[in-house]
Amino acid sequence: MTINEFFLQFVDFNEAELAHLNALAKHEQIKKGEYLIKHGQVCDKLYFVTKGIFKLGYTNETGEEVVLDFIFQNSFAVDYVSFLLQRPTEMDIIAVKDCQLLSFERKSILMLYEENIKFQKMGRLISEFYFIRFAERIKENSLPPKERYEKLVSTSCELILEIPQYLIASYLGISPEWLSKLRAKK
Amino acid sequence: MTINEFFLQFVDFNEAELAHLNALAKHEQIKKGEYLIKHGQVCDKLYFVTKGIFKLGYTNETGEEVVLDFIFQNSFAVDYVSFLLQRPTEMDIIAVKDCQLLSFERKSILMLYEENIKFQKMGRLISEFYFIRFAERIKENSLPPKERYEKLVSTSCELILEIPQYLIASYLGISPEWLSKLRAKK
DNA sequence: CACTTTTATTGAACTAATTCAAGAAATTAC
DNA sequence: GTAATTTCTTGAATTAGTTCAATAAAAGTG
Repeated sequence: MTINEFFLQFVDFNEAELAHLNALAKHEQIKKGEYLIKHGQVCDKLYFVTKGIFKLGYTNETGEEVVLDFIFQNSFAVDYVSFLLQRPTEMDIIAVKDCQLLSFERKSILMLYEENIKFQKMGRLISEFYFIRFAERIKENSLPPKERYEKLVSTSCELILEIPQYLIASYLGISPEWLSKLRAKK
Repeated sequence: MTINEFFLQFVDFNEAELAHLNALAKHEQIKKGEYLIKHGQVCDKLYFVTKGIFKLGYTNETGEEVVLDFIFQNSFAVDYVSFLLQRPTEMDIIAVKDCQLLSFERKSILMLYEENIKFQKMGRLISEFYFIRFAERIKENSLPPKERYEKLVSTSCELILEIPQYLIASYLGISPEWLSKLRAKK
């Protein structure tokens, strides 16, 4: 999927509008293990992941990493709360594999919103997209770990298979050893 | 808190605008145990709870009730995903105590948005408010049950004390017996 | 390719949490 | 105010999940 195809899912942009969007995008690369976002910083860019996987999470008081989400290619990498409210994020976003990105400055996006109501609509639809995703996540969290695991594997992009099991265990809120045993029982 | 005070937290409305909002509100009452929203229906009203508590959740395949959220007075009762996208909700919203509400028709709200940019702004801010709440919820879900319980009690309105423990246990994803034992250890 | 490092599995001992059953406490109904 | 119902607690037996340690497997490096 190209980024244009991605945008066209939301709004019926014409070629000039797509060109305008593309002109704002800056290509970036980032290697496995590097930080895209570090807690404490304010998100002033919206990233579109064209290749790779990120993990979003935090480090708790006892020093262990808690993974809250995986971000696959063809979706946005951002702490949207921090981006919207321009307050420091509590999250880290770290590359799980080598990644390629398009970055959009927040200011450019805000200007787009003023310029053309179709961009405004895109912004709203992206917000709603995230909103729905969060609502689903809250529901999924109520399921037992085994079911959550099966749902995760069946509904995610195939790249899920390239994520180390111990990160998936963290996402599920169980120990890597237990995930290994759950997978064996089958 | 009155509903006007509530709205003024978000946008600096003048008296005429507040009067306009108030004119759209319809008073409703609902008794303990009754449904405000039933799964399968499309949310076409936004409710503001002026008194009481609701639970939001669903019934799983094994027939047990899963509570995903409590809705206290001075906040909105709605499945916002269903309301936004006009698709059937999977959730039930049920009164935990006798409740009083103000209801706003979705169509009236959409008309307000067109009429005056301040209402539009209110809509955006309410969405963002929910968004932030969901993001916090996802983070809280990653904490162990005991901490989640303590956080729930310390950050909720005092009405939390009037909710039966077995519903709180469901919200926390643990059995009522175990919650009872956790509370005893202290 | 051999070496190092990272990731995954397995088992044993332990802790967290559930289920079931019984009784106590609190609410509701008449 | 007493009976009926709902909610809460406690304990014993069981299951789910953790921790730690050891080993195996896989992936990255020169």
